[in-house]
Amino acid sequence: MARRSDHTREELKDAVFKAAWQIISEEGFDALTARHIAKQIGYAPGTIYNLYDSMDDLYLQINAHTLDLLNARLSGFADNQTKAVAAAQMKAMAHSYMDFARDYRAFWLMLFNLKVTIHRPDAGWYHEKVDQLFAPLEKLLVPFYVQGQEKDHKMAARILWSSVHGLCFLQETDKLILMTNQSSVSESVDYLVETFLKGIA
Amino acid sequence: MARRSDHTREELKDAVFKAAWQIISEEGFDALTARHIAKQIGYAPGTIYNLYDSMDDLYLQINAHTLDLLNARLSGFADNQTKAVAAAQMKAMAHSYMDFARDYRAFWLMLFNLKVTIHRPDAGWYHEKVDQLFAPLEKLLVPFYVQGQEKDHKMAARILWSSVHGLCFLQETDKLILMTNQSSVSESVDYLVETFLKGIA
DNA sequence: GAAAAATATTGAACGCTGTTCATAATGATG
DNA sequence: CATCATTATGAACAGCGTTCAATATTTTTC
Repeated sequence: MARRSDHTREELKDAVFKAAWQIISEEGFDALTARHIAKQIGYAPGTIYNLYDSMDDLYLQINAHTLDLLNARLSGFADNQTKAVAAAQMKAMAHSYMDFARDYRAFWLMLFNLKVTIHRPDAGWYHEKVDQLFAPLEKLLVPFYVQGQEKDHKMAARILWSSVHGLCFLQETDKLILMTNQSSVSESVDYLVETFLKGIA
Repeated sequence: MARRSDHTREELKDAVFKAAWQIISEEGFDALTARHIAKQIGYAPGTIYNLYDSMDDLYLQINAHTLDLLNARLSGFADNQTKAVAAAQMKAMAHSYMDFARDYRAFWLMLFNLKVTIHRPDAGWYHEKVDQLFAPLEKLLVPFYVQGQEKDHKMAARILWSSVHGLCFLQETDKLILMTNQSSVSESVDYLVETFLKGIA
């Protein structure tokens, strides 16, 4: 039996998390099993359940961390600019999202995996993280809306965000063969942002 | 042992399909298991594997049928109209898609379920069905593009389709809390279509 | 220091999954 | 009736998440 004074409870919980992250990273989400994690950290499967309520609970923690990484990447685009600069920033942001999807493919896919259920009464903090996703885009959209258009402004941020995600998701999961040889996804994203912004103005 | 002359091989295959469809319809995708289907049709689990290569194969057939239903619903919108009429038709089409997602929720979700893999060398026919999805929208977009813009025209259809789907998917799966109390998804879809078309013109 | 209480870890066990395949039942043919 | 091909079977395999009585370890009490 593993010695329990080798580490605090939190250290062990973190070890489980890190092992899980590594497994997903190297072998994909399907390879993430309780027994696999246990083997990796040299503990019995049951130990994981002393630290996490369930595998779903662990999934949620991993998604939370992924959202933190994504939020970090999407923030830092210069706001309070002219429309032209803001438009360029939005394109850059969209590409940044696509890059993230590639860099953290398995984790990004997990965010939208239906098996990973987040319908938990105590997961308000999770939805707050999700809400943060819109803030950077909302800031960039400021020059396109005047006072009294707050509702449209907010809606536009969510629509444009969802649209870029929709393109990215269908492409990356091969659910739709979206693009012909002639046009790439990044071209499409640019066209989407351009057209949408032109439609606002 | 079930009598094999009660039905042809095709009839039995269809019975499996219908049982699967009913299970998904009534109990959701997670309830769809080989043993469950077998019980429903009064056969042993192994029988299913005489008719379908694997459960994944069955999933693919079900998705194919869902795509047929979806394609049927998205076709029939009047094309060759003025821009204004075409725009209205596009909104109607988008709402039609949203309605379909609600009416066939479990099946529609299956289309985008990552567990249901379609990376099969022999599934060209499947991707053809997927490609058909764009045709109706492409027709409606005809008045917005002149000769020589075929590439943009094709791209626009895919972008708008993906965007509407993105909105619909994130909303329906509760992955994003997209909408505030003040605005609904249908409102957003209308705004998306309007703005995008305005951006083209 | 010894005994008792509290805590952490274990791993077999449960019920489930998709899938396989030797065996048995059935239908068709000669 | 006997032979043969086809079809149906269901136990078996390896895996899954999860539970929980039993065991090992640490802490507290006396």
